[in-house]
Amino acid sequence: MTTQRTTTANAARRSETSRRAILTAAFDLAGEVGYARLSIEGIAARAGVGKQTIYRWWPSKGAVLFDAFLMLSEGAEGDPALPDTGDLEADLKTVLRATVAELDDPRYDEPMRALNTEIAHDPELAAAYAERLEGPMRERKKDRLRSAQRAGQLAADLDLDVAVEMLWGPLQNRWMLRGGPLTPEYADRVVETALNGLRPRP
Amino acid sequence: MTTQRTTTANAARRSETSRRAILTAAFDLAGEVGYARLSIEGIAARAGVGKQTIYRWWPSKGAVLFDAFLMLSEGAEGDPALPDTGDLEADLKTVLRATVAELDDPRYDEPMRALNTEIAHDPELAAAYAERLEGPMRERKKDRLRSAQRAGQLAADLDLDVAVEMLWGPLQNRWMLRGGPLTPEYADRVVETALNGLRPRP
Amino acid sequence: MTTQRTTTANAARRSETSRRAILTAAFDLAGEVGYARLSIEGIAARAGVGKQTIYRWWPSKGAVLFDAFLMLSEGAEGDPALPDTGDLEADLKTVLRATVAELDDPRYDEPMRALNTEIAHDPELAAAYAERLEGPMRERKKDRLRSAQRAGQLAADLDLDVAVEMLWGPLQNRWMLRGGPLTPEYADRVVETALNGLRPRP
Amino acid sequence: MTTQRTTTANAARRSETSRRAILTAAFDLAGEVGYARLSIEGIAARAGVGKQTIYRWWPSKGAVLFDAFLMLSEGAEGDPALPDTGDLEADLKTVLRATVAELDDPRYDEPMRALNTEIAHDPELAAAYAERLEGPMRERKKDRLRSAQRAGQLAADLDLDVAVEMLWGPLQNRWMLRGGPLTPEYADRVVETALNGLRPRP
DNA sequence: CTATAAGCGAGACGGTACGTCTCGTCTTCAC
DNA sequence: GTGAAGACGAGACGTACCGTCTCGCTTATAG
Repeated sequence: MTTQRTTTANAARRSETSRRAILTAAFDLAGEVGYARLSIEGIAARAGVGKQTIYRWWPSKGAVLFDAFLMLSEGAEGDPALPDTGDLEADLKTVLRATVAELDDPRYDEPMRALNTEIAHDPELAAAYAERLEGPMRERKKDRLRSAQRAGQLAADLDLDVAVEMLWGPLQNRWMLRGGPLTPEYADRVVETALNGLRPRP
Repeated sequence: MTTQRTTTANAARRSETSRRAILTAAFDLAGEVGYARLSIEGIAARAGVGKQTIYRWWPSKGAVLFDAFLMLSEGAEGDPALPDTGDLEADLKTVLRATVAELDDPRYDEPMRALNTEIAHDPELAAAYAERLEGPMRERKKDRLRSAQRAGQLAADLDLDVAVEMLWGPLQNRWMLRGGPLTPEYADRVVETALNGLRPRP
Repeated sequence: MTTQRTTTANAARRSETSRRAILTAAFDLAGEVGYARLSIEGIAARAGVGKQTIYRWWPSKGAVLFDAFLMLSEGAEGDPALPDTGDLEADLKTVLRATVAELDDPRYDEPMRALNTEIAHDPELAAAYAERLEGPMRERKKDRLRSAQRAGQLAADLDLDVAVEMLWGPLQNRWMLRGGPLTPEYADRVVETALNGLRPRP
Repeated sequence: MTTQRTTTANAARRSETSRRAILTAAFDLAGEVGYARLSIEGIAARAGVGKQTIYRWWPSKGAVLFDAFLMLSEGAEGDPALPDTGDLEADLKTVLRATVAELDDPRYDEPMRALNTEIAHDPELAAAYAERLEGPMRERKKDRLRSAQRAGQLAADLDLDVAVEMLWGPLQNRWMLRGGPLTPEYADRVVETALNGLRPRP
């Protein structure tokens, strides 16, 4: 599953207990010691697991972290749709404010930085991320935009991918590079500016 | 200056030769071996310098890399203004296409990833980056937008920081996380969408 | 065994190949580069071994050197008795001349100086030396003296430890501190003087 | 003077204050931190002196230590003769007991170990030691023995150098290699055994 | 209902790099 | 023009992890 190598490893005999312990330890350690000090040795020790058990099933530290996020996201819910009250601007503000809150949460900040760092340096991992985590989330965002588009609230020829990136990109950037205060007000401002565009409206 | 620690180190006696050799080696190695294999030991060896000379003047690998970029940016020019032909959309497309080209340049891709990674995990470095590199660039971008704003081409109440982030954020994100193809066409699309906004124009 | 620390290190899994390579390298390097330039790093490199493998099993450079001598002494023989022809003076001269020759042998001189230096600065090592190397040798010397004592060739109330030290101490001292020429003739002179004493014999 | 290299250094301008500070610091540090941690760097810092001032005047750490002992021995007295009460045995016991006491003194133990170690590994230093420190002391010892020899208390054909080494060698050895308890009683035993010899006296 | 082969915890191994310390040389500046 | 101050290239220190490799133990089919 997920990111394991295609060895002869007999997945049937795999210990589910160890797998969960490893993923939990990886996520927790990323939060506690930060990306730089996150090590396979440390994960194995925390999980009470032999190092080989990690190396057997994951090709890299980043892959472990990725699976840790995957476990969390699957454990959560069935990828629910974004709110759709009919008021696009309000809905987007709600969602972006939630994004801001999550990025601000100390429990998620460091692990997410760690994952993003690994993705930035590992194209394979980036592909897996795009397919398994970012893709589904993006699809839900586009669903909401499509609904608005059908209602005539968005330009008919709008490229939804560009639209999504214009809404979430600024937040992601401020967060990752600490390029400025990441507040709910900022989220509101981004939504308003993106919807209206930079040009004056008549 | 820049990022050195405020120790008792006597900067007056500092070897400029070694400093330049270290920064050049750091930048080059980041490009050659990638972020993960970039080591102080390697930089020192490549620069023909003792490790202590690096540790004496920089607090971290990221600070060296930061100064390497700083040297490059200072060596370049006097921070020239963005093109201003009067046609905002065309000017922005020119500049964003240049940004795409730079991010695509293998000589800069890896070192910039390395620097961005360090920034993401080091708030002090992020502050220095914001002040010394990102700040001046952003100011030039805002200058161009302000000029357009005066000409009535941009909304009078536009938050220029949000505008800048809405234009460059999507590019930065696609690049860093490999979230999609980073093409000149994409740059154009971002400019158009940002200028017009997501909502239909009458 | 020998001088290893009493950590949780699992001696059962210890690599005998590495152990021998380390001890051989330590002894050889001590002879080649001298005590001052003998380094754990160098021993590890020469032995084709990771530094940690040395640090895991020995507490100090001196302990490695000690075990190197131990390996040699055990590899040699079963600690044979000193010659006993019935002529004590001749036998002692034979043995002390052999000692002189050994101390003069360039293959052993430097390593032995290195070991002696470590012993001089490390009481624990000194205790191990006294028990494992010096002790057995001294016992054989005392055996020979005891035999002579029984034959009435030595004073009945002689303190054998003092006797041994009076015979070998002068040699050891001349050698270690280069306090004078260390020749077979000197060995003879020491034996004669020790046997007869400083006082005139009637 | 003493052990300096034969450079063009202008000894006339030499700072006597610095010289004394360095020698004092060297001796004290040898006693405080032990031989292994004794460093030129540390001596310079303790003496409030630039490292170059040490390197300018002494060829090695051992040479500094040697001069420190030289300063002490010269500062002491005019190399007084050993006691000569007419009772050789009693006089020797007195002197050897004093030697034992000195070797036992924690103020001298470590510095002397350090000096002896340097001598053991540096033939030039050993020669200087033999000439400037050990030589004069040995001459006084031989003077006392010669006096006894003239009085018929020692064998007429006695080799005085061998005699000295047989008396002091065992002490030096026990001390340096911690080969056994170094007590006044031991000193007495050595004197008695050396005087009478190992063979039975009629 | 064994036996056998895999996964497992543990951890030793050859390595690389860390950040610190000291070496011995060289340069700058105050006296 | 000496001497303190200390930067420099060099390289060893002892530690932390890397990724690989056994070692016994357990466990879950497959004969």
